[in-house]
Amino acid sequence: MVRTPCRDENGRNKGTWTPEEDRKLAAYITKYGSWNWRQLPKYAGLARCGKSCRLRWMNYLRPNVKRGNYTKEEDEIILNLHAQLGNKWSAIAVHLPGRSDNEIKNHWHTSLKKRANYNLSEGSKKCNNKKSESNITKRMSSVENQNASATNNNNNNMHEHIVLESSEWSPKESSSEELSSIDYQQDIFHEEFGNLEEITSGSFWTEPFEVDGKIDFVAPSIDYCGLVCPPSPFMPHEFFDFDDCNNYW
DNA sequence: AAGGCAAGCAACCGCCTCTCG
DNA sequence: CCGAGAGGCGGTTGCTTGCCT
Repeated sequence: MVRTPCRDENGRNKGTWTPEEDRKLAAYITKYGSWNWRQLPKYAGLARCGKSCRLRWMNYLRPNVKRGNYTKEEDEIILNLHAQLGNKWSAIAVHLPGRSDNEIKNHWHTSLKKRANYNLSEGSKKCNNKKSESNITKRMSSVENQNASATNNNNNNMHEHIVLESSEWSPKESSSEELSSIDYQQDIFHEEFGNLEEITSGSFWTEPFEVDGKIDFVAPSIDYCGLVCPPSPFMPHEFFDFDDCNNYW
């Protein structure tokens, strides 16, 4: 199911992400956001290319990401949107909070494509049911509203706003499914990261970065939380409320 | 029990678009 | 306007797993 870890010609890791890599990436983005995907792995202490980091974050580590267990409703939305938009996975993903374009694409290829083909052939026998179509549209707009309110909530939290590009970070009170995804996210942080003390203490963030097999001594400064502050004009130290650091976790 | 095969899915690749100097 | 760099997207690959023979 997963690619085995290996290295490319530049010595960068490829294949499966290890729990350690996940931990580093999530900790870094949670703190600083994705200010520059290509530079990020260097400062996060990851021997990965930026694109790989982005993909991993967007599809797996991002908060509130839902995995598996597609509801009938979601399937219908995907089928309907695909009929309208074609293979515009990112556009379809906009209508399904918590689902990534990659996951939707996979789900389409593995199960919905067959259903779509079946429906197509069935459709030639029966006329389209406009009633059911309007039901789907209604459901879609309700999902979109949820999404929009989530986005509004995002604006109320600086950290959340930084971390997410277009997404559904803020916890929504909600269905058991959404709760389970939040649980999943918390699991990631608790199982992989432990508590803040564990992350920020010890040598984890103070060890010199090893990039492409070389130690990078121009590593950026360590912030009050023990994370590595990116040398970005967009991310000045004073941008963050470090006093709030522990509260955030 | 063992080998073959298909399904599922994480991740890679390469192209396109956007932004900025 | 143009070129370079970065982000985003869709197609594809390849590994694992589970089922079937």
